[in-house]
Amino acid sequence: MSAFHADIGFEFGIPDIVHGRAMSIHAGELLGWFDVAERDLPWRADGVTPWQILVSEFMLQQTPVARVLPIWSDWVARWPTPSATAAATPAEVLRAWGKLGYPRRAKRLHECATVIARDFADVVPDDVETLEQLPGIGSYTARAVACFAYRKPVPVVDTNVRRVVARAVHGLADAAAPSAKRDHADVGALLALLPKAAQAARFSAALMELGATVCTARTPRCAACPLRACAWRDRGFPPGSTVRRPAQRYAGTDRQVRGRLLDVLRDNVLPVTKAELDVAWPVDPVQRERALASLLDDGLVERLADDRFVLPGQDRNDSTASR
DNA sequence: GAACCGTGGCG
DNA sequence: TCGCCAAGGTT
Repeated sequence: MSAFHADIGFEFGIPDIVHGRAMSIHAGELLGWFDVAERDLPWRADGVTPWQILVSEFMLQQTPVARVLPIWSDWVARWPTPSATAAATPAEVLRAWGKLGYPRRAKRLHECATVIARDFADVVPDDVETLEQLPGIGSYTARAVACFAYRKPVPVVDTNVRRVVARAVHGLADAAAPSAKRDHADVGALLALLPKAAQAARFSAALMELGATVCTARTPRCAACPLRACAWRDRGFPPGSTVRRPAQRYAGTDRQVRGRLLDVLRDNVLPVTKAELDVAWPVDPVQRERALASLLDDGLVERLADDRFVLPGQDRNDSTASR
């Protein structure tokens, strides 16, 4: 722990009913570690706006930091504000998103920009309640924006926080499956014990960072952990349940087919024919049609009057022929 | 609560 | 190799 934080006496604790003790996470230890171990991520730099932080949170949903870095930098340079984003077409947004995954996130980000530009004078709201009403923003993202963009002392519960609390506080290898009910309880417990000072927001960031870089899911680096107290270690690192949920396959799923179809549309500036889409998934026409129908339904693809296909809002004129 | 929604890297 | 996992949200 650094000298700067040595006098911080507050602790973050959650009553452990099962084991009849109240383990806690020492804020001073955690913050002292964060002072030296914090990653130098571009969306944490001075001068980054709340909107740009919001963009990073959209991109980081279910997506590793390393893959977000280059996309985010190009994105915020091109569209630095909500109104600039809203002025782009969905097609442009989907191309910039590229293969970051879950293209619905890109579409929701565009919708979110539109609402903020139109209804909030181009200013990202700073309170959780309002943020949660925006497209693509749920409990986590709302709290992350309030905390990281506006330094509000609100708990942020993500997969990292769930895992750190499960281990250090409850002595379990893994967190229970995410649930709105449990998360609400966690938020309540966190809020009651969150540091009240300006350090509160930083504490939330540090807790997430610990889960992301030290208390990781697969091979935790316990030797590098700053926490002196850990219920999981005290119990001898008991393994998690061997009964895992069914593996989330990808190969052969509708999601893969959707990905292939969107790939074709992203790569073609001109409208594509049905035949050009068909070759992207030739083996199973039934699945291909189902995937295409769902993309149309999601507003991620548009069918033109001549039965060719484009990304939504894409210029449908053949630029090679003024004819 | 469960299912669904992309993609790629790592152990 | 291949299952697991990554700063979730919506239906």
